[in-house]
Amino acid sequence: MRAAPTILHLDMDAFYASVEQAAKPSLRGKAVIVGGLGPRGVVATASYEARRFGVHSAMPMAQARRLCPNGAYLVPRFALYRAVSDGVMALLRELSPLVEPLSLDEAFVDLEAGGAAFDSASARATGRRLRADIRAATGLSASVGLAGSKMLAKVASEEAKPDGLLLIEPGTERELLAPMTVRTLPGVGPATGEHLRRAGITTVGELAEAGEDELVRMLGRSHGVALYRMALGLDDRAVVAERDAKSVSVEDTFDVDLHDRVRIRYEVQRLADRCVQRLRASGHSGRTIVLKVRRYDFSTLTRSETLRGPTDDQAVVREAAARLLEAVDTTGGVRLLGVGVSGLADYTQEDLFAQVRSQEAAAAQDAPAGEGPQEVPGAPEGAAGPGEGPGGEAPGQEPVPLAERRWAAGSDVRHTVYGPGWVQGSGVGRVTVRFETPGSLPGRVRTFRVDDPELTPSDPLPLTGPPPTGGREP
DNA sequence: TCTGGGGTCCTGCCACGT
DNA sequence: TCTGACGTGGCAGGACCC
Repeated sequence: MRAAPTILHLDMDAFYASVEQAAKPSLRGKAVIVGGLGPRGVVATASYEARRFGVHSAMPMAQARRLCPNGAYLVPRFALYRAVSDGVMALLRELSPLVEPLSLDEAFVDLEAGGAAFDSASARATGRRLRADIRAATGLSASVGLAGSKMLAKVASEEAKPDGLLLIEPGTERELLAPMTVRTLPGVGPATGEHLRRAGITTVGELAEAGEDELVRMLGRSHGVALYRMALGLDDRAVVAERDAKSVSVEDTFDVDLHDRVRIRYEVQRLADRCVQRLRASGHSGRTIVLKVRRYDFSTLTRSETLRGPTDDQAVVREAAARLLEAVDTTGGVRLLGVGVSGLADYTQEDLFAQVRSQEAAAAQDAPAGEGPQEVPGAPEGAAGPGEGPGGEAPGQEPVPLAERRWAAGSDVRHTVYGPGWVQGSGVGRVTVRFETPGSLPGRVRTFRVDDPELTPSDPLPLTGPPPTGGREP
């Protein structure tokens, strides 16, 4: 095992909520909850102020609203979070070429590989400097864990949260881990945790005492061995900078269960198209098409089909997904549909039959309505709750008539007179906007008609930097 | 008004070829 | 010719993570 604690784990604190607080001065110090706002939404991130009310990630939004009725509820703005994340990852890459992003707000860095640290003192200094640099660049706080392995570095950053730094000195690992709950270890979720609890094992120390054979008997070879090693503080996984994607998928949960088979087929087609778009954008093709169905009772099933060669052909994926759907009983209703492609390759093995079918389908689409497989009844609009952008039009889509615009809570807007602001809420033909920017004082609130032509959706403003121009100071 | 979306990895089972 | 062992690939489900 590596002796020096030069693996760094970075964890941005309550990332989405913190970005929103940085972007919206009036929300600083307040309970902010980011997630899906539809009837079936869940919490993606809650600010620390909201966590004091018991709100946490993955909680149903309805429950969060009951616990914290006065919180600010916002839809996620991934483009903004990605931009902030890119800036943070760039700072990490200044430390080492070995940076392994885990998500938008988390990453491992091998400091030794970059010459950024070689012992405890230099690692600690690098960690401190990194936290300061992130704060200067983004205004956000981050927690840093330092240890001799990825697992321990992650445990350390978890312990350091929020806004802290913890270094685990080599030789102290087992002592530190022993009293911690088994859920501390990566790979122990609710099911394994409960399994272990029933066996009388609740702490990492008890896990280590149980011994490898017992854990393998309880949890299977792979999981048992891995868990036993982690309980001893052993983890020799390397920091890996580049990871190839293994699958691409899209899924939608519907606000109300779908019963109509025709509508279900139509939604599967839409999902197949979106999946292919994502697949192509990532420069991949794939061999295995997967259909996912979650039924009214939350039972989930998947059906998959493996093709002779990889494809990124929309018609081929559509057809495979439709075939798979035919084998699924949807009586009773479905709440979620998903389409995915796995077995990814960087190239496409030309599928001549698919091309022919594709051309036939295109020809059929040009034919008079009412014929052929493209017939789609009553094409429903935006019924799939998630992913709705701000009220305005997305690139490449038809402009939305003013009177039908929907203003998502938290989205950025600009008023020709009052300048930049964000949507605080909307309903009964009105939209309430707070006019403030990341660098301003908390701003004033004004209400407009939803079809006010002077109000338009806009891009997020940078969290730091010079104040924007245009618009009167509110 | 209960439970998102996008992933990864593992396990068990079955069919198939050798 | 039949049978069993074994490896492999496909498939489905489950657990977990952020």
